[in-house]
Amino acid sequence: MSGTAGGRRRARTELDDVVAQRLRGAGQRVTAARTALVDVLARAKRPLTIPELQRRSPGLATSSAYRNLGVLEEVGVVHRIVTNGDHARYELAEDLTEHHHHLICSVCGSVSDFTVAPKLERDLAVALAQAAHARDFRIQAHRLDLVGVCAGCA
Amino acid sequence: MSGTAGGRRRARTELDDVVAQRLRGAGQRVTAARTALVDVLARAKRPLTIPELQRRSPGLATSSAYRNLGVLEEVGVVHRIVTNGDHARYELAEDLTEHHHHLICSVCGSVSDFTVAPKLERDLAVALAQAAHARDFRIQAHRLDLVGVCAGCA
DNA sequence: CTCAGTGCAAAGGATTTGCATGCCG
DNA sequence: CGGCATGCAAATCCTTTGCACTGAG
Repeated sequence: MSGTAGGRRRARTELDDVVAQRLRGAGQRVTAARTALVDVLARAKRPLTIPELQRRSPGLATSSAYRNLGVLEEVGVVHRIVTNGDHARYELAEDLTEHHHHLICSVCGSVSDFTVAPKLERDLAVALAQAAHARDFRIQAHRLDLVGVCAGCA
Repeated sequence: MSGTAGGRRRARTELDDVVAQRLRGAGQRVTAARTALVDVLARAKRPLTIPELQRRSPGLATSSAYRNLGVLEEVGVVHRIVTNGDHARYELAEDLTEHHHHLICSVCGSVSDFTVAPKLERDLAVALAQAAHARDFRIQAHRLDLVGVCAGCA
């Protein structure tokens, strides 16, 4: 899964470039609203809800936010996370950032990112691949989240 | 098909006993509907949605289903899982069954259970504890899910 | 120029809540 | 018996959709 140079996040312009490429590749247009959403997500170091995204994207209608995030998800640029029955949260797709996991606060619902050692991640991948294979399940992704109480809510 | 992984589940009567204990301990009543819900969940080897639960619980009103599952969750008897924006799914709390993980089909939305080797599970717990500690995060539980396409949808 | 994207408002659908009645304790 | 659980129906809340208009290509 390399393909991108190890570890770091892409520069903003390069990111917009890749996003534009994926949008056009799927027959979708590159609009200001979409680029803005991607940039806001790239700037945030945590998944954001639609209200949060709107607060950081001046004059973006709710329906457009949902529609654009839907398109961006379809072309593999963003990923949608549903923790509770509340607002869903959005983050950039993993191949645009780096493989990471989530710390989910059960009190305030906030989500922050963290990573684990590469070796453990590899062992995990192997074990998961075996479990999946034994059940004729084709893996698309794995998700490892931690549920608990964040520092702010303790 | 979805083999119940490994070990065994508590006897039905013992389960009802523990559940009754937790309900009373929280000042909640033990009713037929609640016991029925728990028994249905214990019988199923995968998380069920409210409609599925109702189909297996004669004459249970939707609102009562939601309310009771809410209570059962508060008391630590059941656990709620939200995969999409669709119906949430419910399963017995982990300490009433055994630690396991989920195979989530991105096509039909079904969920089935699986487990990984104890050693890997331990290594994982250690790594997660470290990551959490570094961020002043108090762990309540961890969740390891696999997203992909199930045998039926391939 | 043309068709997709956008905003506004109304529709959808899962979950929640108010109220009158029945049952647990 | 008293209070909580239950059913039914109405209310909520997040998300989706219809429609007329603006802008990307």
